[in-house]
Order: sequence, then structure tokens, then C-alpha cells
Amino acid sequence: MTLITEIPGRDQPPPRKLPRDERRLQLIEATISTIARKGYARTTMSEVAREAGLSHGLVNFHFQSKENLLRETLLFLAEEYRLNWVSAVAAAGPTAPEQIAALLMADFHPAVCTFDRLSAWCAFWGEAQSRPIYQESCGANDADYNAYFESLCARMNAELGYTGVPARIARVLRVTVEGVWLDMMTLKPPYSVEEARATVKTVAAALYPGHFTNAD
Amino acid sequence: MTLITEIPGRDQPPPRKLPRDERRLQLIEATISTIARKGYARTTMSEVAREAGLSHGLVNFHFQSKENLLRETLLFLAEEYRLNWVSAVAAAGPTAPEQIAALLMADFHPAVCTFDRLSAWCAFWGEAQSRPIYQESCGANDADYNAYFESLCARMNAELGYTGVPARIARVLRVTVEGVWLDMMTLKPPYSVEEARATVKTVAAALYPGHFTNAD
DNA sequence: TCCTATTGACTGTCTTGTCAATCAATAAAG
DNA sequence: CTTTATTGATTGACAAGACAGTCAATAGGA
Repeated sequence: MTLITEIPGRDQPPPRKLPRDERRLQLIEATISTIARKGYARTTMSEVAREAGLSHGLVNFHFQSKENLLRETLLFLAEEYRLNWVSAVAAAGPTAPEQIAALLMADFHPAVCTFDRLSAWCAFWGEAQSRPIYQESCGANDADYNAYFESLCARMNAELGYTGVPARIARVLRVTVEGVWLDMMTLKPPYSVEEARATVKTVAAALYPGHFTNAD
Repeated sequence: MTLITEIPGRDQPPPRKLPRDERRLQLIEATISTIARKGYARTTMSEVAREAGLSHGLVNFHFQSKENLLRETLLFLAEEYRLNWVSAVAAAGPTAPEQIAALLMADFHPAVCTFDRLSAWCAFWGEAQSRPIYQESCGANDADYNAYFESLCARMNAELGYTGVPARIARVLRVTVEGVWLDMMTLKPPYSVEEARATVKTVAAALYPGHFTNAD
């Protein structure tokens, strides 16, 4: 999504110069698209620049090195993901089932669940060198997510009489979402977001039959 | 796992020359290890050769090109995976729950569920260019696997009175396994194979409460 | 001897990162 | 209001290095 060109009614060409942060964001988006289109291994500085319609010297000007560009792209995705689920639980009702439903459905929100973004996530997971980078910078995010998810499962037991091991139930729900994400990357043709959500709801309904229902 | 050096009791150096197929297998194993250790993007012909203790010219001699080496490595993993689940269901009892259990547990058999192999799978999933290769050559395998899994879920309905949509239930179980695989790649430290199997059993027990039990 | 596997030097190509020159926008000066 | 610095973004040519793939020479087994 470009920044300036889409102001409705004014389709002047984008300005040649752009402030630092907007240009960086544009280049990160171009990196995500390039990874999705060409794969991580074939993502070059020049290709990212071409995707953005800029010269490759500019990428180094803004990010110093390719390694740094990829690191910042990963951190951008991680922060975007975190904001998405945090705002989803904030907007949901206070009961444990409502909060769990919000967490599960947030992962399929169009802000984070696009083909390009899933593709980029999958590429980073698969690239050995990016795993320590992720752990180091975002391990705390994941720990927060897991801790919150487990606390909700514990509340399901305490408040609503279920008996599953919270850590394991939370893991089941989390890996189901991850597996569906992988499906949406891998399968040809991918199934719809509706079907993805229905699949996750099926698991939730199986684990908590009184408080979740199958989609159809 | 090297091929010749580990014959117990005979630790003569490996023969300088090796028949075609054994050398190819050795290089494919070296490719898997290299992908796991350095990542897909940093996997070079020279690095694969060094991992195998051979010269890099030999890799081109046996595989013609890097692209072909990676393709054959992917096909090797796919065939190994297929043989593993096929033999697991062949060895299991004939009832639907037994067959489903065999399918689910087979994915954690040490023949296919090692860190190097999971790492390589994940790298191939993440690499955009390898997805069409996989579809083209192994899409039929996956279709077989899914069709068989769905037929088992249909039998659970017909023979044992369950009511879930077979396609969706099969998908839930499959994505759970995939998600746990991802966990075993990503998490630091990874949880044990026992815990992985217990997680999958939790889902099966939730979906088919009369015929699967939680691990503990 | 013949045949196949193996080696390692070599080549051409691609890629990253640097840098001096250029350009656009704004501020300052006339 | 026009003209002239100043600043910071942008470009494209370039150097240095890495890599895939080739090939002539060699070694080992039949």
C-alpha cells in the first residue's frame, strides 16, 4: 500500500523525496512483497529496490546492510502481529471465552493474514539464521502471548469447570492456528479465511463444548 | 547419518570411490544438514561438499545443478515421509481409531522427526520457488494422505456414531501436527517428542472422546 | 587397459556495499 | 517576491567478493 499516491482525487506522481520513516516503511513493505514473490534466498537489495521503484543505493542508505533490512522487516512483522492481538483482546468482552475467541480470530484479521505476510513469516521461520534474531528481540512477545493464553485457559477451568491442563490446551489452540496458517501458504488453492476460522472454531468447540460452537 | 564410516568394528576410512546411488544419498543427507545449520539462503554447493567431506565439483557431477540438488533433496524428504506413514498404517490394527492413531504418531517417528529434517521441511515451505516444485511432484502424495485421513474420519462417523465433518476434522488433526512440528523448530528449548505426542492426543481425545484418551 | 569417480583451478555472473555527483525542498538573503 | 545557500534524499557507476558451473587432469577399481 503506497503512501501518497492514493490520496483520492489527487493522482499526482509520488514526490521524489520522502521523509525518512515513510521511505523506510515503504522499503519494508517492498521487502515483504519480494520475499513472498521470489523467496527469501532470491531476495536481493536490487529486487527490493525495483519492487519499490527506487534505486538500490537507497536501500543501503536507509538500512546500512541487507542483514539489517531483513532484521527490521522481521521486527516490523512481529510488532504488527503483537498490536493486532493486543487490540483484539482489548476490544473483546471480559469473559474468558470471549477473550479466547478474540485471540483466535485475530490471527485471521486482514491486517496480518495476507498471502504476502504469511509468506514472509514462513520464510523467516525456515531461515535458520533468523531464528536467533527473532528469539532475541521478540521472544518476550511470544512469552507474553503464551502466558496470557494460558491464563485464559486456567480461567476456563476455575470459572467454568473444565479440567484440561492449561499449558497444553493453550498450545493446542496456538498450534492449530499456526498449522492453518501454513495450510494457507502451502495449499493450492488455499481455502478461504472463513474456512480457516471454522477449522479453529471446531477445535475450540471440541475442547470447550459448552462455550464454543462449530461454525456450521 | 553417514553411510559407510559407522559399520561397527570396522573403522577403515571410507572408500575414495563410492557407487553412484550411495554418493548421491550421502550428498542429499549433507544438503539436509547444511540447510538445517546454515539456512536455505546460505546453503552453497561448496558448503554441502564440505559437509560431506568432498570437493564441490562432485556435487555438480552427480546433480548437474544446484537447483536440481535441492529438488532431489525435497523429493527425497517427501518419499521418506510417505513411506513412513504408509508403513505405520500397515502395521497398525484395522479399526478407524487405530489407523488414525498410527497416522498421528507416525509424524513423530525418529525416522522423520529430527531437528535437521524439520528444519529442512520448514526451509522448503518458506522458499517460494520450491512450492510449485513440491506441488508438481508431490501434490499427489498429499492428496492420498488427505483422502485416506478423511476416509478414516468418515468411518468414525459411520461406525462409531460421531458427527463431525470429515474433511474438517481431518484438517484439524493434520494442522495440529504441522503446528507442533513448527513449534519443535521454533521454540527454544523445544519440548520433547513425548509432549508433542501428548498435545496431538489431546486434540484427538477432544474430538473423539470415547476412543482417544489424554496422555496424562 | 578402460571406465568411472573425483579433484581443484578457472571463468563468468551476480550481489553487496561504497561513494561522489545530482536533485528537490526548504530556509535565508537580497 | 526572486535569488541564492543549505540540507538531506536519491541515483548510478564502481570495486570487491562470493558463487555456480566447467573442464582438463588424475586416481582407483575392474
